[in-house]
Amino acid sequence: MRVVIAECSVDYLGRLTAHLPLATRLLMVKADGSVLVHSDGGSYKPLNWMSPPCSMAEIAPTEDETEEGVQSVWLVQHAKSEDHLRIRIHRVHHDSAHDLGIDPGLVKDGVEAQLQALLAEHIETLGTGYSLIRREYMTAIGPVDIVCRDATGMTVAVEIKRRGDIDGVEQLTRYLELLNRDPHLAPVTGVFAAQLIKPQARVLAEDRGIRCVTLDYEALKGMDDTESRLF
Amino acid sequence: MRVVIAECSVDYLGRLTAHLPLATRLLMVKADGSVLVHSDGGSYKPLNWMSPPCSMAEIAPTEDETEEGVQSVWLVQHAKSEDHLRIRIHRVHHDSAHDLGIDPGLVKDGVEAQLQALLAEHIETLGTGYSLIRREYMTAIGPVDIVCRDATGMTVAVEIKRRGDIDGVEQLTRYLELLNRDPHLAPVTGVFAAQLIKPQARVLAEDRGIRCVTLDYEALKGMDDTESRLF
DNA sequence: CACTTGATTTCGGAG
DNA sequence: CTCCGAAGTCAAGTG
Repeated sequence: MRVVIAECSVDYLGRLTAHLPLATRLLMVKADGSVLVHSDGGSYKPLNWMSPPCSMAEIAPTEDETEEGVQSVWLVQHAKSEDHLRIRIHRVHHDSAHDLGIDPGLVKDGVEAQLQALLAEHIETLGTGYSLIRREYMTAIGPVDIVCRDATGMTVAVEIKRRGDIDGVEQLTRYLELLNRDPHLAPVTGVFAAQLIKPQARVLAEDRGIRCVTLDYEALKGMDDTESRLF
Repeated sequence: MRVVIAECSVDYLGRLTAHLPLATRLLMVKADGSVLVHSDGGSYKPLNWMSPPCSMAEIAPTEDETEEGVQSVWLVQHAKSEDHLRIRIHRVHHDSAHDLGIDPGLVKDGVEAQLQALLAEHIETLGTGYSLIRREYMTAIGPVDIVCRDATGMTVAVEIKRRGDIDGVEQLTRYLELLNRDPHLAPVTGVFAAQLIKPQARVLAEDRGIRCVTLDYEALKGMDDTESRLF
């Protein structure tokens, strides 16, 4: 990886046209040729960039550019389209290269898939006497996260989200409508389970007779740990 | 902005739990306290990060951490939540700070402007025999994007949008009403051209006798490139 | 202010 | 391979 701090102006020509006036910025050139232009603020998103696959060439400035004080020009060309980035460098404050090697990558925890696995393992969290029928219960319109049975033997469809929003309720509603057409399953009730349920989603769900359950990821994981420690 | 290249491991605790094993990475500390952890690949998205508002503190490693070879620990705490990032630094390869100043920010050239230029250059996209009269045809209620003539000599007013919505149809309708009052131009027909036309807008437009044309930006640009290569 | 929508979205998984 | 949905999405516009 090459890291450059330089006074530069940037032009992007591709899906849109964008321009960055002359200012001091950080330029990051990654091993795959991709380039990131960062300012000293904002979010994690660069002001401008070129995604791989692409290649970077350092070319001589034109006469006009030289007159404007351009020292060097970086031309970053996308490999599979006409998209390109033209970085005009006026002054370099820092320039260094470093060998970082391949990154082992991020290990994520607590995403929807894990919530589903944990809830499936501890389905009694939804109430005493609940038993799991199936995870990822396939239907014509997609898989229902969890299908289980309550203490009375009634079928329950569970939709799991990290953040419970309106569209999650709509999704569960569609599943319920479909499942209730199946005489073997009907009547099927719904549970909307999420780490955080938005008030609007809760109102909509309860209005449709769907029970809302807030999932405590840490607690579920704790139950998991306790259980595994017993064996 | 501070730029550090270091062997480090990273743990994020917040909306989710994430871990980065020990490896050499670039750490960027921005003026607002936000921190970005980049590897030498991937896209513009960092492996891990903390968004502002947040604060960074360099603390002493615990005894256990020292034994594992941790030289220093960065604790990045989000100001408005419990989210935090813990960066354990094992070895520093590079560490430098730079004053970048406030960035003037990105100037985006609207896609609409480019679509207009491309369509004006390739007005025959609307049909055989079409010829351009004028771009940005001024009227009392604003400029009409494109005014042209079809094969039969009839005047055609074109409204161009990136996303064709109801209000774009309304706008074109107002122009058409005005232009049709001019005996030199009348009768004037309308074309609503957009990269994506919303169904509601299409229904409204066609109900008013306005033709809808979906613009293929890539194709138009391709025509442009082919043509310029011929000269 | 919250809500909605687009993004040079990116990223991952399933078919 | 493409298609589809989630994201610590972010960011801008709108009511």
